Amino acid sequence: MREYLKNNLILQRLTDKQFENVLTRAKQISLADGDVLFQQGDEFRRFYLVVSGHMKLFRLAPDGNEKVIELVDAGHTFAEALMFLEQPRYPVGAIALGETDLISIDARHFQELLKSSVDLCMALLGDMSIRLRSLIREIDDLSLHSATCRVAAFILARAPDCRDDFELDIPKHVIASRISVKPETFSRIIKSLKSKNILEIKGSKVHLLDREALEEAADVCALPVDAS
Amino acid sequence: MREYLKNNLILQRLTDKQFENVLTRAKQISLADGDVLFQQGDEFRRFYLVVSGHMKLFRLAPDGNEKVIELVDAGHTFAEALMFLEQPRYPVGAIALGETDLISIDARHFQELLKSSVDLCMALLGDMSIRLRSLIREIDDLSLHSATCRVAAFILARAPDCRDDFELDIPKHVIASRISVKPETFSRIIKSLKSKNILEIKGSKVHLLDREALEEAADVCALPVDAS
DNA sequence: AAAGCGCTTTGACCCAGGTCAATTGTTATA
DNA sequence: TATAACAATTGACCTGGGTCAAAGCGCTTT
Repeated sequence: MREYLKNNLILQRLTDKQFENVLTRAKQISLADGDVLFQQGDEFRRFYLVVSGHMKLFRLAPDGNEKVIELVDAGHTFAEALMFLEQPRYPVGAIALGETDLISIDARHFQELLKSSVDLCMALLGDMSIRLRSLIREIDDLSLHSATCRVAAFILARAPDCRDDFELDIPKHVIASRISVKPETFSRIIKSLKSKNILEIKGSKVHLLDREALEEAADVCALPVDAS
Repeated sequence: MREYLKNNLILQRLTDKQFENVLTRAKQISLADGDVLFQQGDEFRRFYLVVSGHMKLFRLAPDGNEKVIELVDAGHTFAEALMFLEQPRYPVGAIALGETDLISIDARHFQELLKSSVDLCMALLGDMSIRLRSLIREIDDLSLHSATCRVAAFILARAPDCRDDFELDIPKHVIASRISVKPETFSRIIKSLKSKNILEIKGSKVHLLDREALEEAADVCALPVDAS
């Protein structure tokens, strides 16, 4: 646990003493697939670091529809931005995708620490502004780009740099929701990409046939990198 | 100028000495309607406070389509989140809507100040987490709600608490883009709301006929307040 | 190996909202 | 007061992607 915490970009800014201090109040949590960590609207008291597995953060519409806002992978924290709100409640629900280990950190306690370290504040600020930017990108994506673009971009983002074969370790319907598309549509887009000899997906195995074409499909509507 | 700065929720956390310090490097800027402050992709050096008027922040798709990300009203700052990125460029473009006065603040300089005040950091952190939340809401809106809902919600958000008549001081096509709808569609939605005796819009004058119905139209897909 | 369950895929159909083009305000400049 | 330039509205039409329903395909369980 100690090592995991040390790897996180925010937590590693802590002095040893501060760090030990955090540890005294941190809890380890193990979740099974589908376990609910908290629900949208629950009162906020703790934030979390993903040690292994994935967490799914989502919003629920009254009609029961859900939209995945973020998939949090190992090494990342989530919900810490709520520390600075008046009487915060979680704006999303969180459930585990597969076996997932977390460390939970007491918010109030951590906040005290923050007050004693500008450096730590700056780290957090940096982290939040990155998140802010990626949300802007997301809005941009949703309103300016087609479903096909989003699928292509998502696959590319998950593809390791120089490998054309890899695994999608997340169920397809979750991916679909992540990029705001219905599972049926997702399936159809994949099919159409296959018919163009761009990629193949069997089960969870992805095989890129024409990376360039895929990049183009994502690009058609994406913004120049230097401007985004 | 001094008073305006003092009204801003971030700036008011500064000690008098810090404040004077900021002033020495701040510039006043006056823009006419349509003036460009910066373009998407420009190098970031300063952030801004709106003193009067409105700024439009938008993203551009390669096909020339634009999507308004945010409308910044008087009293609010924008682009300050970029201070914490590595070699930041503006992720959006900014142009003035109508005559607009701004104060521009040197980022590097302000950052030095931040390092000397945890309190100020906390204020910024709070501000950013609010922004973060509102972006999440926005994504939620885009992917879970219909255009009609968004129109209704927008109008309501602009309506003063207990008044049924007020002005839309922003051109309709800008509003349309803000809520990711084409001007034609916006116009049609308004027409349909009028035919249901919910509201009337003449020029820039809005007249609410049935506030409750409008709230319901926005609600159909909106989340319970306490959970958002 | 059969049965059951939850994904994923496929087909048929539909509709909200986009596109295009023409018309009608509305300022603003001369 | 004409006229140009742009904003807003309207109509006709089209299409991306959603919905619904029915298979197909792995899985785990017995």
